Amino acid sequence: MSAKILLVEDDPSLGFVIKDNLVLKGYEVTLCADGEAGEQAFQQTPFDLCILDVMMPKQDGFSLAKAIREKNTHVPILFVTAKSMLDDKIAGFESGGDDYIVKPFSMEELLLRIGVFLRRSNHSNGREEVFPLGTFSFNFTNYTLHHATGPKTLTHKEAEVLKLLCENKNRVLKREEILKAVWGDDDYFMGRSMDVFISKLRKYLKDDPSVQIVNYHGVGFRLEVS
Amino acid sequence: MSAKILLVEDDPSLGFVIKDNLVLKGYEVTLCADGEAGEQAFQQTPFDLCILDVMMPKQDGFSLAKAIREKNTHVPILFVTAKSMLDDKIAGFESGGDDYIVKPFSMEELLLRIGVFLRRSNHSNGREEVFPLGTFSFNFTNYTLHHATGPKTLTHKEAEVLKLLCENKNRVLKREEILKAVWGDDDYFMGRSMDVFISKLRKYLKDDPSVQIVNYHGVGFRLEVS
DNA sequence: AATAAATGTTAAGGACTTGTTAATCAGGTA
DNA sequence: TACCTGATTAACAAGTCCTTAACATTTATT
Repeated sequence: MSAKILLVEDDPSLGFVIKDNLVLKGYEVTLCADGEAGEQAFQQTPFDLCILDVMMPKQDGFSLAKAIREKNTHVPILFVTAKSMLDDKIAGFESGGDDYIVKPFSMEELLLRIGVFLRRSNHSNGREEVFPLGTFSFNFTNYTLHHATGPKTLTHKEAEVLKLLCENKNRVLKREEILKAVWGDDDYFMGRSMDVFISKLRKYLKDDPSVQIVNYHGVGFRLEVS
Repeated sequence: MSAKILLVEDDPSLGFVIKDNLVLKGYEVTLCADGEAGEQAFQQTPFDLCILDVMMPKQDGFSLAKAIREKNTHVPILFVTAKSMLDDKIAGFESGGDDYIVKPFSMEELLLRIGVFLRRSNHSNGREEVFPLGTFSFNFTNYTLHHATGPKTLTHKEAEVLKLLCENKNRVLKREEILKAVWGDDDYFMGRSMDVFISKLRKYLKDDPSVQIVNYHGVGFRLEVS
């Protein structure tokens, strides 16, 4: 189940950009152009997180926050504020477990904050990525591969490769695809490096013969789970 | 465990009335007659809520609030103010987490505000923010780490980092996430600083091997409690 | 079958990250 | 001023992981 986010931003173009990015990441986003609309939206649906622009016509972000707090004391609020805003005023509002982010900010930065927030408030929204894998279970979030014989912690790259294979279970992945996705580029040595990783993963997975990483000569690999 | 309230009020009769009423409701109240005494009291004991009269001899409520904020950015402050007070000035200080109440007020009204405050500030029903941690118990509100071998008082940053780890127990926190959340930014030196803090926290927690801060090379840390 | 090319596997090398302690710096206080 | 506390920076030790190399094996092509 994806997290519901209320986004209140009066600048239409910025609002759409943010919304699109969040939707792309799997969040359910309601975009409102001003505080009043935001308040109304909040009355109707419960949200897991609110992102409020501080400076808006009609009703600013702080008053909206106050209105939201009257309905719900727990929902985390992330204020979007201009650089010129006084630290003092922000600090005051931040205290309730809320946070703020200063314009201009990168999407990456915003996503990071959202992640921390949602994980904190309600960890059903922490969205661990877990892949079943025969008698194994692969938790990408924690880089762990669980099995009856005990858990094994993978390295970053190992986990990246295995995740890609899991996402394309029973499909042939071209060598080039894996390299582009995990290494970012494709040359001879990276290819050899990848072969080393495939070898390692096979070793980790050897306890369940129904899980196989099969090579397609000259093409790539395929994770087969029978 | 009842909430501790610091009450600073220069009018003795009013002060006693309020105190008695609050004690009756089960709060632990420390009454001080002026700002200086209030500040001293705050240095010695951690409080969950401060009720400050704005107009006082020696040091007014605002300066006291400032002094308190320097020690503790979280504790909610409720200002008691006369009707004649300019809305403006109050609004400036009201900064978000805090609130004010106008003289004369009913006891009922005051109790209502206190209830709202305590519920909001520690988001578990007027309780302090306490995290169980194996045989340890970490009280973020007053920065203490309790253990059979005795309590240890943490510094501000130590507490912030440990809190973040607790909030994300058994989950990998990216270095970047911790840095953004606690340091506000992410560069090489802050990263090294964080490593120093992790090292310190591990030392504090070493008496219980079931509590571990585990490094995920190149990624971040995870607080594991088994 | 012979050869070339691709892949499998293991181990060593080196870049980089992290752990830890101590020195330094900043800022508040007596 | 000197002193204290806490955070940062420095310095070095230790550890981890990715790459590369080296060699074995398999597959494709002739």
